[in-house]
Amino acid sequence: MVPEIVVLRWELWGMRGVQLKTVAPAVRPAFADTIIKGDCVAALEQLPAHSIDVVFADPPYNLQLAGGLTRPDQSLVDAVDDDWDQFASFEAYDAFTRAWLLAVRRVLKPDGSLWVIGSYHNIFRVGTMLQDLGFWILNDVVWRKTNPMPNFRGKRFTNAHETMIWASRGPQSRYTFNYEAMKAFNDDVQMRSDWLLPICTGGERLKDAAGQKLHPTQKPEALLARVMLASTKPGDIVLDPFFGSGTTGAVAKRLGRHYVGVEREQVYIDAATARIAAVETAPAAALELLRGKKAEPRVPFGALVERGLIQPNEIMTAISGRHQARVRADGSVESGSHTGSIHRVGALVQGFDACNGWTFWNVHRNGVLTSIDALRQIVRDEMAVAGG
Amino acid sequence: MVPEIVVLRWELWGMRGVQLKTVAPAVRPAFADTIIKGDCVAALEQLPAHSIDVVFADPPYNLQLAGGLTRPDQSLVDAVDDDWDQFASFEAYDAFTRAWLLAVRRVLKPDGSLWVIGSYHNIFRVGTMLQDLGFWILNDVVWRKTNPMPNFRGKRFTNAHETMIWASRGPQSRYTFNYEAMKAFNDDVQMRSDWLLPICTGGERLKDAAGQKLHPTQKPEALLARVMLASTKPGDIVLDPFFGSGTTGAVAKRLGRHYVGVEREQVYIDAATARIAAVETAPAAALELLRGKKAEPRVPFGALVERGLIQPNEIMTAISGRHQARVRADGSVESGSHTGSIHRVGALVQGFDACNGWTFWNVHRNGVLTSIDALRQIVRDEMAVAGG
DNA sequence: GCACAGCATGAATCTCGTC
DNA sequence: CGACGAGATTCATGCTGTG
Repeated sequence: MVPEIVVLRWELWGMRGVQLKTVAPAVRPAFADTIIKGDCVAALEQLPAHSIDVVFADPPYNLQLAGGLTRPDQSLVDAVDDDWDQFASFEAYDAFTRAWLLAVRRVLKPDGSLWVIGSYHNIFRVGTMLQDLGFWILNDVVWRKTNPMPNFRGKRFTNAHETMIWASRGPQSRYTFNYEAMKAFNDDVQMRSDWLLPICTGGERLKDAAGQKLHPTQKPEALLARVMLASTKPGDIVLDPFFGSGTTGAVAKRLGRHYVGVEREQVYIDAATARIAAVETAPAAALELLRGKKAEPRVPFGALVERGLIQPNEIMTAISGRHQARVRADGSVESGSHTGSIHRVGALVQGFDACNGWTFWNVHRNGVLTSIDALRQIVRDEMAVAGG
Repeated sequence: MVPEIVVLRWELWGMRGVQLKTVAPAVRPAFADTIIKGDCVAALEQLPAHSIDVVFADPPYNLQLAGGLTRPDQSLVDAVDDDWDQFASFEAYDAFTRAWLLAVRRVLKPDGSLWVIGSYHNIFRVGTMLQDLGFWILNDVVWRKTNPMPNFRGKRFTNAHETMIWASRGPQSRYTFNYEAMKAFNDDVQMRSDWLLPICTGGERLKDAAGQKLHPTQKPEALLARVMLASTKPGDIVLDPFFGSGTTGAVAKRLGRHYVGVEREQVYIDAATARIAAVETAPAAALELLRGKKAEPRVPFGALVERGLIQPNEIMTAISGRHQARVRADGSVESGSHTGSIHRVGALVQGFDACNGWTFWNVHRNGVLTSIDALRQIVRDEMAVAGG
């Protein structure tokens, strides 16, 4: 699935141009929305490099459960499970972690990101390995449980949280973060690194034929939903290398994302398949993400002058009233000896390195001091009606 | 050595009282309640082996900050750029961590325990090294900050917490944990692994002659108080190998514990000495008054969608029936061309500057128009236990 | 003296597209 | 790849100055 290069012809306010643009294929790859049976590292070799947008991983930390650990060279690790031989156990776990993280790193897109969830038993080793392999940690996010299991023996604090590490492929990656959507979600305050959510119980918890919980560590869908709403866009492909009961797949489908799962146990594959089949994708209108200004079409300041929303020679003022600037016909402005863009002059008159001229400068309209950003919004609204 | 009866007037974190108390003359080693000047590893060689009950360590975080960071108002953030936080590589940081942890391990009593605080920059490496050296992790405790610095560029989640690792010297250690005291402290429910506390500001924050913060990373006394009340007994000796502004010493003295500090900078030693001299030891009765107060938990609108109490694409209406809005999966809403949070869209459709979306919007439930504020109460009740 | 507005600041790995 | 320039972006709290 090679990105396609298309020729875009555009016309905007009487200006025309041609632009080359790469367009991701609308056709989803064959591996999308499938569960691959097998060991994590071996199964991931079936996927093409740089084909995954986001990874969510809930790796095992009990070495007995992990079983069959392999080193990066595929040789089997002789896992020691005696309590006294911690070093050998940790070494085995590190080899296992290194192997699956390398496999995941290969299939992750350069601008993709990765989530790993764990507890104090394993998360420190995972975090260290992530850093050693060149991943760039963006946040550690704490899932605070409303209803954790109490500490029955009264020997420690109630273990009431788990830790997720969110990392990009490297320091230069331009990962996805839906900042505006998260902020709206959180009543117009930035989303914090601590999330309060109940554990997975009740009807959401999958049961086996005997009525017992099917999977020991089934994660709540709300947790995965927040992960995907924060770090993916509709249509993205989310890989879960330890698929288990398929929470990642169910939430991906519900939110209009694609999933790829890797799972060794047929019983989990069967349960997850049935579970995902019963999920309906939310309507497209509900999946639109609130987008910030960065995602809106760029409107140059000159366009406002061109459209007559601001007159050549008109005086703009700062809110404080302390600064003024004169608009010139070409969209540049001058203030005393300073000339340049609205941003540059705004910075110069304040003695700053930078300034957002859109929010700094104002003009009088109907006797009211009006931000030029509000005038820009008029143009943007017109563009939206015209189909952007 | 007859026990003496004294009258104690106490004031502790805003509370006051008077108490009669018998004071038993304590035998303490010569190094108790002193600050050793020098490099951490070298200085610790002066202490006898197995002489310390609990260690609290706040090592350099290795922040790896690149350029400067400005707030939206263009003011410069005063970053931690001190020499002591600079390391050439992860390898160098690991070597440093290994060295001081080994030095600390030598002086720790067999049944002693150790706390280390850090952020995602370093805490994973510290945790891994602890495990590799044979320490036994008891809990990872999350310090949730009520007032963290925001993420100014909107590129990540607000980094709103730091992580403390609490570990015993080994799996067989019989460490101190004051379970009943912690439970009483926490209104008779088990103390959880997530603690909500403000950062150190205001009068508690030490200032230099110029009125600037003396130390870049001074920790709040309330944090240390909870650490010591949980894991030490009166008269215990607490070692802080990165003493800094001396919070550990001040709290140890206030709570009737002894401290040993190691610090390289004379300016910090002087400030900590003066600070600790001004501290009075509190009577036990004062400590019983320490209760975690629970604020009403904040429930963002997105959480209602996340929890399934409101469906994506569902229509909300104003009481008047004049306005409608559609809910999207990310917790944002849209009404015509208006998009944003419940509050913002509520304001926009009415032409107001502000609106409380919780009381403005309603949904139909069992044929009845129901305020979304009522749905919020359902979630709030579930969350009350977790302490906001 | 009090109320209120405005300012200052905190362990931070904090831009992106185009030429 | 680097340089350049447009332009996007903050929450809780405590202190200071003013009326």
